[in-house]
Parts: sequence; C-alpha cells; structure tokens
Amino acid sequence: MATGRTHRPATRSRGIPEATVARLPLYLRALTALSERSVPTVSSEELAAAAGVNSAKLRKDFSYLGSYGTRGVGYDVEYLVYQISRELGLTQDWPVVIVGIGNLGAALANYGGFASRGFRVAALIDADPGMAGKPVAGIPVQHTDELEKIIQDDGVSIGVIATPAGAAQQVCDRLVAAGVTSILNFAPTVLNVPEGVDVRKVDLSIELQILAFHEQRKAGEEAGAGADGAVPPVAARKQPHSTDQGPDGDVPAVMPA
Amino acid sequence: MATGRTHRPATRSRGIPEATVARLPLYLRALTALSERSVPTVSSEELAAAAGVNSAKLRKDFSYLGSYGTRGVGYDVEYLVYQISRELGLTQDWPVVIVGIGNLGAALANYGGFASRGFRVAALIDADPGMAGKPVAGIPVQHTDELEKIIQDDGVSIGVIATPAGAAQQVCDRLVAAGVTSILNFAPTVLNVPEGVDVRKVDLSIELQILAFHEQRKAGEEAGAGADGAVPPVAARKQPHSTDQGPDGDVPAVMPA
DNA sequence: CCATCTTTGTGCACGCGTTCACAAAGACAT
DNA sequence: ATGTCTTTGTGAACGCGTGCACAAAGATGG
Repeated sequence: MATGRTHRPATRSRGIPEATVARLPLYLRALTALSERSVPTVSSEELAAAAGVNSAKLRKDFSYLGSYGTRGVGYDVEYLVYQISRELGLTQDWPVVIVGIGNLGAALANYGGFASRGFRVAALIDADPGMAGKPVAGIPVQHTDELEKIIQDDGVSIGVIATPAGAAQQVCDRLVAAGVTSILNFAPTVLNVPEGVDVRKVDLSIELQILAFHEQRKAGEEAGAGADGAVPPVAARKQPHSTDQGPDGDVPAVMPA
Repeated sequence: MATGRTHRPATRSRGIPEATVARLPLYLRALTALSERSVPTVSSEELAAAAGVNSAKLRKDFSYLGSYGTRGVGYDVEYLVYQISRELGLTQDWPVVIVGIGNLGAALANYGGFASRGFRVAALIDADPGMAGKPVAGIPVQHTDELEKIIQDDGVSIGVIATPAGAAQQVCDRLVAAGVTSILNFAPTVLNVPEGVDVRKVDLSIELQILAFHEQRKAGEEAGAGADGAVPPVAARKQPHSTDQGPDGDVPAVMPA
C-alpha cells in the first residue's frame, strides 16, 4: 500500500519486486537482533519465523538479491545484514527533515529508530514563529522560511510531513521544489506530486477504520444476521434515488477530520 | 498490507476484497469533504481524482458494496457516506485503549482524527507509576494494573500499542487475554497473536527504509554504475563461503542480473 | 415516445505475488 | 570418495488485484 503514484510499472527497474523491498527491512531487523546475540548463521525457516513470514517467501525474496545462502547450512547473519543494508541504501546515511513539530512531529524527532539505521534528522521545521529556536529532542526548531536553504545546504532528499492536513500539500510542494524526492506523509490527505517523487503515507485513522471493519465482521458473524437497527440513510438528496427505500431518516453519524 | 496473520483466506467472508476495504476510508474522507461543501452528487471520475485512485478501480470497489450510483449522474454524496460508514462499522463507536503514553502515545491521544470518526479513547495506560493520574489530552493516565479491568468494563475490542519494542509482546498478550481482538501496533516488533486476532502495524523505520531504497535507485540510475567505494563487508564469518569465487576480498557486485 | 448523451457496472485479460514441491548443492560422516 | 542428510534456490500453478473497454441504464431534450 501506499505509494502515491501507483502509475509507474513499479519494479520495472532492476528486478527486485516492490513486495520484496517492503519486507527487506523486516528481515534486516530480525537479522540485526540475531547479530547482537552473536548467532553466526540462520536457516530460512528460523529467520522466517522471526520475521513473521513464510519461509518459501523469504527464500524467494533473498533469491532476488543473489545467492547468499549455503545449502545445508543457512545464511550467514553478518553477511546478510550487510547485503540487505546495502541493497536498501543504508550504508550511506540519509539526512531527513521533519516538517510540523506538533505532538506527532516531536514524537518522531524523539524516535530512536531514526538515527540508529542510516537516517539523521537534519532539521526540524515548524510554521509557528514561537517555536523557532526551541529545542526538541536536542535539535532547535527552525522556521519554515529556512526550509529551502536547509534542504539545499544539507542535500536533503527525504522529507517527513507531520503538519495538519490543511498545510500538507503546500509543504509538500515546497519540499519538492527545493529538491526532495521522497516523502513520508503523516497528514491525512492525498498528496499530489510530480513524476519521479515517491510518497508513502502513514494514516492512523485509515488503519483504525480497517480494524473496525474486521471487528464488525467478527461480531456480525456469530450473531445471526439479525435486522440491525441501523438508521437508514439520510438521503438528503432524493433526486437520483426516486425509488426511495427509506422514508425519513437522519444524518449519518460521521464527521470530518 | 500488513495484517499480522496473513494466513486466513482473507476476504472469505462476504465478498469485499481486502484491497477494497483498505481504500474505503480514503473514499470516505473525500466524500466527507464534499459533503461539507454541500456537493450533492459526484461522478466516479471526480471522486477518484480526489481520492487519488483510478476511476475504474473506484467503480469496481463500489460495486462490491452494491449499486449505489445512478448512471448518467453519478453517486449521491450523503447516501454514499452513510453506506461506506456503515460498511466500515463506523455507525457505532469503538472504545479504544492506548498503551504506552510516551511521546508517540501522547501524540496519538491528542490526535483529533480519533474522536471524530467513530472512535473514542476509552483509556490511556502506562507502566510508569509516576504517570498515573497525570492527564494527557484531558484523560488521566492509568496504570497497567488496571488494563484488564478497563477492557472488560468498557467492552474494548481495539487496542493501540505505543510502547517500546521490548514491552510490546507482553502488552499484546495481556490485551488479547483480556478480550481485545484488534491491535494497531506502533512498536517495531513482530507480534505473535492467536487465530482470530487482527494486527496491523505502523512502522516508521520500515517506511523510511523503503523510501531510501527507491532514493538510492534513483540516484544510481543517472550516475553510471561507477565502482562505488563502498567498503566491503566485514565478512567476519567466512566459513560458509569457503569457495571464494574472488581471489581477493569478495566484492559484492552492485547487482546480480 | 424516441433519440442522444452521460456515466455506471462489469466481463475479460494481464501481471504481480504467493505458495507448493522438488531438484540441485553443499556439509558432514564414514 | 562416496553416501546421506540438510537446506537452499526456483519452476510452475494458482489466485488476487488492476485496468481496459464496452454494453446497459438512466437522464434529458425534442
């Protein structure tokens, strides 16, 4: 899920399927844990269990990277950690800017997982002048005016948007104009970006709604399909539905963001 | 993607494909925006543009819900908002507990998107006794000891885990034992859950790593495959690779095929 | 009532991703 | 060396998701 521009043939470039790329970080995490415990080698079965996937899938995934295993033995942990890191581009470190230092932005800035794996918080940016200079996670917040300068000076190519939905597209446009080509979007909006820019989104309420769907399904299965007393739709606009199946009714209980 | 237990045949229940379910919240958001502007009807083309998807895909998605459109006209906005809300189970509201009130947990508690769309924060829970009673987002934090009682009293079926990775599995086990059947996991760990429990994960560093991969690919495409001076791996464990195909240190070729 | 025009709903084909199942490859013991 | 045993790497089949392209449905105007 989640690349904004799904139009591209995706993995046309150089073999590795998108689905595999999405799992590599998972394998890497499991391997790193093994490495810390000084485990020398691991079989596809063990590693798959640790990563929560099927072992056949894991082997096929690795086969796209090359033949890094040894039959009858398994995979060399250290070697594989390096190979995957390199494939993911984690041998260099990536400066990242976080825009929007509210609750979420601050949480992200404090998140340890950044620095540990090839990512470095190059700057924290917020539109509120009152925030300027105030340190968050040891880094002073800078004003939006500085955005372009920071990106160009530090060669930032990855931006994280943690602003309110209303500001997201505008921030996105400025990031892209300044040279950012990869964006991680936490704002609940669809971002419009030009060709060549990758967008991934993380959306809280979408995840919750998907869970709610399954939850409802579970609940509805055991209970017989009783006529649930759901109020019929408002049908405020009756026009297209001349054949109104619901006479009265009132507003759906859903509200905006 | 990202349901922990992918084993289930997924959509076996009642038609609606998983991929479609994942997009419904997107449509709902776009429709809600239209509703606020009092737009009466919308065509699949317009709505698809607003949601950032293909119009054919949108129509097919809606076809799984039923025939709610009117040919030659489009879809009734209010009606569709209601239908999707009902399908997603948002006409009832879901009590949610958030476990782990650190930076991220606090951010989640403050996130407006929760309350607005059928979700209600039933409780904030943290293991630190010092946090107990302290209000976050207007809700007093409660100690982990209360977890089981809260879940049972409020009939909570959805839990959000925002703890450090080390505590996540343990918290998860307690949530499940107490009756939670859907979990949204922000901790960077694979959660093990019994059959029937849904897990969705949101993982920062994985998203960033995927972006890094594509970023590296973009950079590597324009620049010719110059011998990048990447330091070869430690290769601490040489054993399994006794048959070194290279005279010197095994240089990882940038790409297999 | 008929013709035309718009937009939905869907049959169909295609490609990606997943899984099975097995042959090949190497380790290890004798 | 040779045989056995373990585990990888992958060919092939299958199913899901996507997008095209078009017929059917209804609106609208004469």
